[in-house]
Amino acid sequence: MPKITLDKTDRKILAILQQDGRLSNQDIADKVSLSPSPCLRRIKRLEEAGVIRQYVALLDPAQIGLGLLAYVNVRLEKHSEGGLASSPHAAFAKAVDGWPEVVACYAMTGEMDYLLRVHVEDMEHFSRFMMKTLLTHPAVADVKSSFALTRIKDTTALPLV
Amino acid sequence: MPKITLDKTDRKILAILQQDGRLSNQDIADKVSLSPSPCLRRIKRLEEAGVIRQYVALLDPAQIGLGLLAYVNVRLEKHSEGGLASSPHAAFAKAVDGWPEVVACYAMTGEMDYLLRVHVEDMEHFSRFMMKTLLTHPAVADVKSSFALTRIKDTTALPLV
DNA sequence: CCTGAAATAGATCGCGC
DNA sequence: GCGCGATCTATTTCAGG
Repeated sequence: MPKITLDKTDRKILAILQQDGRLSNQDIADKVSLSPSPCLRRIKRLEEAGVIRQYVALLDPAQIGLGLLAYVNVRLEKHSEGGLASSPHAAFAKAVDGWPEVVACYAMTGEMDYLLRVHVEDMEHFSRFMMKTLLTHPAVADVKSSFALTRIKDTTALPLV
Repeated sequence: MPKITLDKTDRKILAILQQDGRLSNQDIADKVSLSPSPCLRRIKRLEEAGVIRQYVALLDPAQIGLGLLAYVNVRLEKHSEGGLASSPHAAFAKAVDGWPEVVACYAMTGEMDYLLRVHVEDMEHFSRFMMKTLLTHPAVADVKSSFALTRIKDTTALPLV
């Protein structure tokens, strides 16, 4: 992934696309005071350099029946019984990938190893996910869950430095 | 926001748009075995009902110089000195909205009141954000920070129930 | 709720500046 | 790098089944 330098116009384009990924090239060109061709060239360059990773539609969790958002801290077993090759961390990462209710998972500093963001319908589904999936995984030693009460802010738009 | 029922085709369309929000209506129509007109009607309906909240471009944090991701737990002062009207929670929520490095903030169950997701350039910037912004806020009583070591998974695509 | 055709708008690329 | 203009492809609307 080649590194790239961004000028003011690039950053303006990125800010716009972070708010509305479906704007036409012409509209973007207008907003940054450029004609369509150079604007499109810049966008393509940003896509090819990987600055723009993906275009997506964001859904409303409530509207598709996902009424409960949980953050789950996970600590794994310390000892790697099968040596490094079959480390519990690699196995856990692979398992997480296959759990659709887990939308994000980061290895973290601190006393817990991982932080998971989990979307489910309700507490009953969460309970089932814990019992049948997370706590059943052999690498998991300990978990601590918190539940979202109110969304103050949640955006995919990164600050442009 | 009206509630809505989704059939199998709607869910298929949503799954597709969660992966690629820029697919042309024709391509989507092909994938769900529909002709362009009814496909477009369904998409419009999903947009108007608020199931699709927004289309956005996702950027690579590393490529725009954001090398550090932190999760910060925040606890606020208990006593509301100005009564309910000027509750520290309302003031804190408003402040959070104005901090661009905080991309997400939820009020949570448990001993900490809020969980913040914070993108910054490096530890120096994080330190500055803590000293000059977060810890300076009068409502903040206590904070605990953890830092992301590895991204195992991070997607905006919600599971379709 | 679908198909298909017609009108409108946008993306894309070569070339001159 | 930018902008113009020609071409091609997609979106959008509206007839009718």
